[in-house]
Parts: sequence; C-alpha cells; structure tokens
Amino acid sequence: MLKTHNCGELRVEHAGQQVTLAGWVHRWRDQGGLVFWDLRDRWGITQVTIDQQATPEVHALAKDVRSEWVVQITGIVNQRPEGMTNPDLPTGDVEVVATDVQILNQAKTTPFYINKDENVDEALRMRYRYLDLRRPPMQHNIMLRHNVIRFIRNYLADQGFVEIETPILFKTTPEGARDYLVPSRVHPGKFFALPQSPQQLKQLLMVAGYERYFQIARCFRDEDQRGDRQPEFTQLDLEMSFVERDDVLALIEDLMTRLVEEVTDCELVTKPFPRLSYQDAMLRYGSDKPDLRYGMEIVDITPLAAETTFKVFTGNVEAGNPVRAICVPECGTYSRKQLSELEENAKAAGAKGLAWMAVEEGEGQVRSPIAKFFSPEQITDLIARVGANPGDLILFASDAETVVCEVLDTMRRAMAARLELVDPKQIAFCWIIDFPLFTWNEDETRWDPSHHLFTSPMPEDVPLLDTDPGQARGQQYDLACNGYEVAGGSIRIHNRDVQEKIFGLIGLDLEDAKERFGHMLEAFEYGTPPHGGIAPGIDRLVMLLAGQPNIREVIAFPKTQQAADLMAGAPSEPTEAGQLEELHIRVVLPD
RNA sequence: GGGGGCGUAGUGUAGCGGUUAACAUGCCGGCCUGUCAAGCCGGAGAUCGCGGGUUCGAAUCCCGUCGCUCCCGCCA
Repeated sequence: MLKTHNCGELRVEHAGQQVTLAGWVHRWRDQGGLVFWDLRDRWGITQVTIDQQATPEVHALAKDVRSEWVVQITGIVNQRPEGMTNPDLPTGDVEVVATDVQILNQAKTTPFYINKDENVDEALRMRYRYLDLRRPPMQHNIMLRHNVIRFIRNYLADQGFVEIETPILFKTTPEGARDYLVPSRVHPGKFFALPQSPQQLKQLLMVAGYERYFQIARCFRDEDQRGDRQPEFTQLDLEMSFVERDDVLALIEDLMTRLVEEVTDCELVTKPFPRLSYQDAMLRYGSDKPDLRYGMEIVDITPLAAETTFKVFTGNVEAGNPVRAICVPECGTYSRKQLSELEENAKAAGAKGLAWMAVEEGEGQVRSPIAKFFSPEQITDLIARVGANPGDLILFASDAETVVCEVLDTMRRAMAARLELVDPKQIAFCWIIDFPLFTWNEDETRWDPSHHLFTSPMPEDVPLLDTDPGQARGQQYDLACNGYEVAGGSIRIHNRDVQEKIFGLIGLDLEDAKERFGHMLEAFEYGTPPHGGIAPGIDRLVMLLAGQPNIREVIAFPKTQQAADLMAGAPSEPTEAGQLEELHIRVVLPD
C-alpha cells in the first residue's frame, strides 16, 4: 500500500506517529517558507505542512504542486498549536509535517472546480463525469447509494431471501414501455429485448420454489426522460410465495424504516406508514403519490358550491363535476401579480381559471372576486369546512374529476414550494392501496390493466369482474415518498380461471395470450404457489434519502435527457466494418 | 412529437442596440513561516454555442440550428 492511513482518520492520539498518506491536493496555500496542502482521499481531508527550513528539498518540490496533483507524503502527525485548529474538519486538530513528498502524478487544470461546491453546466459535468464524481458531494451520494444497497442485501439475506440474477438479454414483451432491442447474430432478423423489469422471471422463480427472491436489478425502458426517469435504472426486485398483501407491506415497511433510521441522517416523519386507498389519495391530495410532509389537504365543497350563484361552480355541479378547494396558510395578502402567477400554474395543469378567496379578520370577512356569489352564511360555512384562519388563502378548482385532481395537486405542490414547506431531510412514506384493477382505454374501447395483467383482484371483488370491472380493486400497492412513487407491486394471480377472465376483459383471446405469455401460462400449470412482490426504485429512493433534486445525482454514469452518454459518446455508429452485416441489419435513416 | 428555461474568458456570473465586453474565482509570474474560501502586487486569458437576417452599428432584436435542462404526451 502506498499509504498507512487515510485522510479522514488521523486524530490527536496519532500525534508523534510517522504516517504515509496519499491522495489528491484539494487546496494548497503557499505561505512562502511554509506550504499547506489539504490532502484529500475518499475518506476525508488532512492538512499537510511542508517547512522550507526543516526540509528544504521537499519544500522546493512542493512549491510547484497544484490542485488535483496526486501525491504521496510521509511525515509526523503533529497536534496543531492552540488557535490553529480547524473545527470544520474531523482531522482539524492535527496536521502531518511532511518529511518526504512523492509526486505520483500531475494534473491539468480541471475544467471545473473539484474543491468548490458550485453549480456547473450539466453537459460539462457529464463530459467529465470522472471529475464530477471526484467532488465530495457526489462521493457522498455514491457512498450513500452503496450503503443503502448493502443494507438492503444484508436485511433481505437475514430474512431468508435469495439473490438470483436474471437475464439481461430476454424476450420483448407486448405490454408496457418501449423495449430496447438487441439484434441476434445467430438468429437473423430476430432480437432480444432488455428487460423492463424481471417481472416474469421473478414469478417463474416462485414457480421454481425459491419462495423468497430478490435482486438489485437493472431495468431498461426506451421512453422519454424526466428528472426521476433514466433509460436504465435500478430496482430492488423482490418476490415472495405464500404471502398476502400485508406480509409484503410489513416487510418493506420494516426495511424502509430501518434503512432511514440506520443508514441516513434523515427524519422519518411517518411511522407507521399511513395507508391510503387510491380513491382517498386522489380525493385528499389529487395524486396517487402525495407528499405528506405538509398539509393543505383538498376539501370537497361540492354541495356548498351548488347552492351559490357562481355559474362556474353550479354549472360544473350540474354536469356532475366536483368543486374542491385547498387552504393555503398565510397567503391571504397575495398581490394581484402573485395570484395571477398562481393562475398560470393552475392553467398549466389544465384549469380554465383559478378562483380564490383571501380570508380576512372578522367573522366571514373575505377578499375575493367571487365573494359576491356567496351568501354570508355560505362564506362562514366554507371557511369552517376548509379550516381557514384569517390571513389564509383558499384556492378552488372545479372541472372534470381528473382535472380537479391534477390542478389541486399542482397547486398544493406549487404552494408548498413557494412557502418552503418541504424539508429535504424529512422522509414521509405512505402506502397507496386498493387501486382499480383496470382503467378504461377510450381509444381501444377496452379495459387496460392498471398495473400489469398478472395482478390479482381483491378476493371480494372477483364477482365484479363479470358485472362491473371498473369497480374491481386489485391487490396492488404503491409506496409513495415525498411526492414520488418509490415502489409498486401486487399479489399475483395464481388461479387459471381468474387469469383467463382478465385476458378476456383486456381483449386478449386465449390464443393471443398463449402466443405472448405461453411460457408463463404453461409454467403456472405446474403447481404455482400464491405469490406476490414489489419493486422499489433504488435511484429514486437514494435521491430522496440524499435530498437531491434528480436521480442523475445518485447514478455514477447517467444519461442525458436525450439518452446519450456525453463522456463516452454513446450511442455511436458501429466502429467495425461489417458489424451491421453480421447482425443482418440495414439502417434506414429518417429524412 | 409539443411547450418553457439556459448557453458570454478554464469555471460561476453581470451586461440585454453604440462599453476598451465587467466582476469573482481559477491559471501564469512575484512577495510572504501559521494558513485553512489565506493575503498582497503584477500578467495572460472571450471569434459572447453555431449559422443566417434586421440595423449606420448586434453579446443584446428576429429566424433557424445544436447542446443541456424542466414540463406535457409517453413511462403495464
């Protein structure tokens, strides 16, 4: 080893010892006859001093060293004199007085600061990702990710889970996202698909009798990117046999609770995790992934609004649409300009306008363009229903059900951001359960599975499959955290009759089903245990635990929004002549 | 596929129709033995993403294009 200690571990008790450190020169301060280096490695920073009088040759060499040069130093640990310690550094009570310095490598001036936490153009960060990853905040994120995954592995192994790898080269599936395809050289004209998730394979592992399986699985989906979506991402894929929904929820809840409390410095603010039905979540938060770190719950005021003389409200009520509101604390003094900004937010979410009411001091006193359509009693009633206090701002939405949810979800999040109600150190999980099994596909005039087509209905809702499929709930569950969906799963169908009924409802006849999922259906005929599972997204989870705004910050080598790698220059054209011919591929570029 | 934002020395920003294109930091040289975002003195460094247009004059206005990003669609 080129070092006896790392740069984060020396303390006063090491004083007097000879040590050898190696790392990067994080910062340097040339004092003339005395040179200081902040020497950095993965573990921390230690100050090194090079004294001209004591070690003139070493000092002469050290004079030329610059940021990010790689050096090895040998010296004596010295307790710093009083008044010269650095309380910001764990190693700040000591320094190493160099007696020897080896320059292991020089470094060009880096294209951006390693030693300064400054916003850098993301394209530049991506092009020099290896330098970006060298920055301490990124090292922290990547290390946190490692600790999260290590914790998960240990926890699940202790619970009797087996980690099993599944193929990356697999079969294209008709459902779901667009597949990434890989051409087969030995099967001309045929393609593998990269898995969108190991869904089928983990169910087959249950048929195979492993009972408790997990995998830290890479998944691929060729869809457009978002801050929380990359073309390849990592799931904790997990499946269990002989379990019911609550067994899966209990396991994950315990895992997540311990993870937050033992691995991070975040505060878990939901304990136990609240369980919301899908319907309840939509009603109270307008979202199936609500952020529970703040209030501003949606209140339905449809009956009250129906009695007013405000035509927008009464018209919507007559059309069967709801009128709902949120109460925003202490925004009653918002100016015309601020309110019009809010209206722009609402319109972007699909609203036609944004009605508001500022609650003022005094019984039933409000400032609002629509106050004249309310009787004094109705205003008092409204204020009571939404729980408003003087100084608060009430925002209304009235439109089709889905629009109202979308608008008030948007307003809730926009106001939380404006009021800085979100603390990134707080973690608020909740379960969303009782999802509808199907959603109606208007274009194809058929039912689509809300989750996937192996999701088992709630046992008591099975009869509804024949009478009112839209009302049937699935044994499906999502884990939401801070406004993001961080896991989704279900209890699977293991009953052939039910499975065939589902195929029928989604417009898949048995022949089609056999063609697409024949291997699954065949497998299910050989003694399939009741089973179910879940798949938390590791990137999103670590993003939230790291308090980061997007998952690129917790992925070592992410892709850009255009799904490119700016460092390596991928994707690229084939390099070898004949590469495409060998794969039986001819490229037709768009015009 | 659609909409928004950004692009100016190595980096981060300012400038938004006439400036010698500014500031900070980094870089180079000099001084300095207790600094830790070190300090002080001096210096170099920018075809203002790219292409076209409007104008007497464009970093600035317009059009196109490329890149990054946020959002909608999409993501069982």
